[in-house]
Amino acid sequence: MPELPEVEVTRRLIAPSLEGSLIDEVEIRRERTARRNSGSAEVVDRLTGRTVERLGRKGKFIAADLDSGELLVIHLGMSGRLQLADRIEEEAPHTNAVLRISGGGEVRFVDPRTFGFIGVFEEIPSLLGPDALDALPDSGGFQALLGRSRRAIKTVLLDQAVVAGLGNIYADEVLWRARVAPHRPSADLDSDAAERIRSAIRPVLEEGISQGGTSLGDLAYLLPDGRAGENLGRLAAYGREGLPCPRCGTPVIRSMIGQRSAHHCPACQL
DNA sequence: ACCTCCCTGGCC
DNA sequence: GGCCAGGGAGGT
Repeated sequence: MPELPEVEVTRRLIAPSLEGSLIDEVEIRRERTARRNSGSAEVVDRLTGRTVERLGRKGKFIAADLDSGELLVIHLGMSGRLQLADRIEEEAPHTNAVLRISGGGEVRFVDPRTFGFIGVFEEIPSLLGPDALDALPDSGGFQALLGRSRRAIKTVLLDQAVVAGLGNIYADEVLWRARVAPHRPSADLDSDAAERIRSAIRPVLEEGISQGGTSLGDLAYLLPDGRAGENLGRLAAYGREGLPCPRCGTPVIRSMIGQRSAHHCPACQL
């Protein structure tokens, strides 16, 4: 499921086609895809004829500056992906929106579970903390963030208003690398544990990016050119229930934290 | 700060 | 045929 690494890989791969390009036609095939605006007509209206200036990202949101001064915002939800294609190529099922670019190419928004959206806004329509990759606070600032909450540390890492970009896979991986158990209350962590978490975030995300993101088996996240990301084999904890911890060999266990699955090593994550 | 909901394909 | 996956918003 698209988290920061998958969104960043997607952004990098579609940027050459979109930056500086004119969006000359927009089709929203599924009304739900435009739900964050008043509807598809508004999105089509505010997007058609606009030029994309810079294609950025904050957390899991792709945000493109338009020549109108507005922002094109794309969120992949849990099953969304962007696909670069020629107009003659056959469309994948669940192609919920298409942005046609002057010159003949198009960006397709494929999203089977429809948790993603495309919209045009003044600002990103969500409260986001600092980006986990680009703007992680220093040690003191990070400790202060964690000290403010008594929720489980995993829940805090998933809270986009605290740090933007981590989802269920990479939160588990960060905590595994930091040797911290996911259910521990955030505010109970000592400064050493907080710093291990902080310093695990960047390498875990960068590893994911360098592998092209994590494609799972089912409704796979795929790169814009159709390839699968190869980070799955690098995961130490997520999805590895019953398999040996790569660090100590103890079987990884799966539990539920805040209605979400969590995977960790009961022996070396404390 | 917690719980429920949205939605669909894949799997048991 | 029913359950599960899960990002984020809304309600309590």
